[in-house]
Parts: sequence; structure tokens; C-alpha cells
Amino acid sequence: MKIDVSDTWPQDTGGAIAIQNRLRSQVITTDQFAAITTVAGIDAGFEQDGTITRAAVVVLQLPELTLLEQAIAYRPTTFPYVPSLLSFREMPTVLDALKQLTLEPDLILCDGAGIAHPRRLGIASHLGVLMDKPTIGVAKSRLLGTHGELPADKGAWVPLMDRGERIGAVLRSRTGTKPLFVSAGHRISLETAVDYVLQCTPKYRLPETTRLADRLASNRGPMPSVGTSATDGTEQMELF
DNA sequence: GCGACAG
DNA sequence: ATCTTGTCGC
Repeated sequence: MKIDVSDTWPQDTGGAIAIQNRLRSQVITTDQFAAITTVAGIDAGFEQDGTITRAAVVVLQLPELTLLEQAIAYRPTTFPYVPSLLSFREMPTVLDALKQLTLEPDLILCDGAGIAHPRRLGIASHLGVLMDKPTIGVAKSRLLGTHGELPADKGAWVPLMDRGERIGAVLRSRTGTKPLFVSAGHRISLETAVDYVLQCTPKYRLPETTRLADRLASNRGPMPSVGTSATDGTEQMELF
């Protein structure tokens, strides 16, 4: 997949914040896409005491969630972890992994925030603007915002608010587990984003996109062979 | 000034 | 994110 990114990476927090404030106006939070048939999931991690950043990406077919393609990239870590500046730490390696794909996913689910961010440009929105592609932010915990009580049943969600603005959804992706913090990344509305996240979460708390990308990157278990569904019985990992 | 704080 | 054993619950 080709990626044209004409942007310079900042070396300090001040430059990073300036870039976020410049790109935030380009984010689109309404449904602006054609048919969505394939979804990509990304996972970023660190090795060698954090000196090496690793990014894994998988592309699945909807609605079967069949694995179509996968890729991994490594690169020296150059930016520290600073809350609200996560994208500057992971984006370079994530882009390297995406460049290896031969298929171009119609939608990308990112670990982290979309517009549920202080300057409304979490990693999902940042990636979406750079690639001009639909993206969704799926975080395992809250970066900011407040919300009311969340019903216990799967599929239930309540709005995540910040400064009087609805920035995302606190979603119960599975009954009896901690919720997911979903927010629009780019070219998608919150309602549609929640719909796709649920469509990618047939059994576990995390979307299959995220689970497979994480498994691929950390050799944690068997990857379903390309062309087969991740939820049709291929997962014998729980037996060990 | 004192907490909170995606991964 | 990463380091790590046992433990609680469906």
C-alpha cells in the first residue's frame, strides 16, 4: 500500500503540540467513505528496554473477520511516552508496517484515542488525516472525559464528555468486563464507529483486529492461517 | 500548587 | 507499553 506523508516529525513536545493544533481542523467526524469490506488492526510495542519500537498490522475481511494479510515493522524509538503525544512515539513505525501491505484496508482500528484527546487529535485521528482514510480510536482506558454509569450488558454505551462536547463512547464490548473507550478517528461518526467496533468484537473484550495484531507481534499464540476466520475454532490457544 | 494521564 | 505468580470467577 502506498502512503504519501509529507510531514516532519517534531523532536520536542512543543513542536508536537503545534502539529496537533495545525492538523486538528482537518479531522472529519461524519461518515465519508464508500463500501467498507476490509478492516486493519494495529499494535505497537517496545523491545530492548524500550529502545526498539515494534508495530504489527493485520487486515481482516468483513464480516467474517478472516485474516487476509499481516506485516511487522521495527524502528529505533525516538520519542518518549508523554500523555496526549502518543502518536509521535508510535506513528513512524506504524506507517512502516502499513507500507508493507499489498492490500489497502478500508478502515483502520487504532489502539488509543481518536478525537477523545485534549486537542482532539489522538493517534487514530492523526493517522486518519495523514492517510486520508477512515479510522477509529479504541482505547482500553480513559485519557480524559467524564461519563455516567454504564449498563452491564454487551453493546451498551454512554457518551464520553469533555468541555461540554461529546468526544467518544464508553462501550461495553463484553458483559462483565471493563469498557472500551471508542472515539471517531477520521471520516467516521461516533455511532458508526461503535457499530464497527462491535462488529469486530464477536467474543472477547478487545476487537479481533487488535487481538490478532498483538498476537502476531508478540508470538503469543498461533495465528490463524491466512484466509481463515479467527473465530471459527482455529483458536486452540486456550487449551494451553 | 495538586492530581490525572491512550500506550 | 513492560516486568511477572498465583489467584478469583464464569
